Amino acid sequence: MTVTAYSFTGLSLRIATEAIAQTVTDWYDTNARDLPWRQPDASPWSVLVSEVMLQQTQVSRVEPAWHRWMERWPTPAHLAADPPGEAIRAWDRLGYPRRALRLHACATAIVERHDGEVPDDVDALLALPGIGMYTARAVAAFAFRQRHPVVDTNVRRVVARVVEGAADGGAATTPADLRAVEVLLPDDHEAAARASVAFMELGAMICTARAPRCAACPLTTVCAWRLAGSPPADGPSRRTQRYHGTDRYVRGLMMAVLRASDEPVPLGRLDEVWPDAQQRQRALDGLLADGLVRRRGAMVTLPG
DNA sequence: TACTCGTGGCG
DNA sequence: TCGCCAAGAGT
Repeated sequence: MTVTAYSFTGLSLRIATEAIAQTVTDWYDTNARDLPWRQPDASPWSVLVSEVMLQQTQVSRVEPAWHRWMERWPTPAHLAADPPGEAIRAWDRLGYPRRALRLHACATAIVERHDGEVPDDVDALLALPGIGMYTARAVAAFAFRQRHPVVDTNVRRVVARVVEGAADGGAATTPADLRAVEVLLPDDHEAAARASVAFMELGAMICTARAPRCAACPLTTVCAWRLAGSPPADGPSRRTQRYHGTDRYVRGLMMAVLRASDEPVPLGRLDEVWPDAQQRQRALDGLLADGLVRRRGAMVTLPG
């Protein structure tokens, strides 16, 4: 049975899509990873922190950092009471340290606007620093058990393959992606929240980008991409991202120096990280503009 | 829209 | 080995 085979009426399409969500949820119930932010007693704040850390960073690297973070800053008020530089330092090597700065600003905004409680509606979440279309819905669904399409790269890929028969999700088109996922969600809010995390888990563990484990997939007999013979992606391959030697790389070197020091660092220390003076200047200017670094005369520090 | 923004795991 | 990719957000 395929979705398309049932799509000659709206009613039967509805039945087929609900079967997909139920199948994936059943799979999730026995195959999901035991991640701490998925525990029933995980606080909304701890869920929010996990979602920000997981933006472009793998679970294996996030988990230890998340434990340390939650022990030190169990509520938004705890984080807001410390300087943003401490958040950047604790972020360690998770990457994209602007996320740490925004998470600190997010905690401050939660204290100021929401009396220290993580808001439970998508619009209020969207208004917080560092919380975008994905994270707002993820927090609403996973922390507050609401029914929202939660569309990350995993879900986009699963839907592209199972429903559309494509190898990948192609370019992100947020409104269309939200609609495509919305029709797959059960009406019940708790069931929808479970289906949302189940779709993500399937994309992360089975329906992966490079070597999908279709033999272990609960949707293998239904998947449009599989039934079409798993054709390769047709669009242009995405531009390859290099890293070593880029401005981003030099920024990373400078941030590592600052994280390692409890005291202001002489500018000369940053000159030692990379030979190209022009590139160093660009990197430092960028860090200053982002607010990740403060300059006081010939010294630089993390923001106090 | 397309680009920038870290760091590391993995096939 | 090395290029792809990773629970995106902001501009």
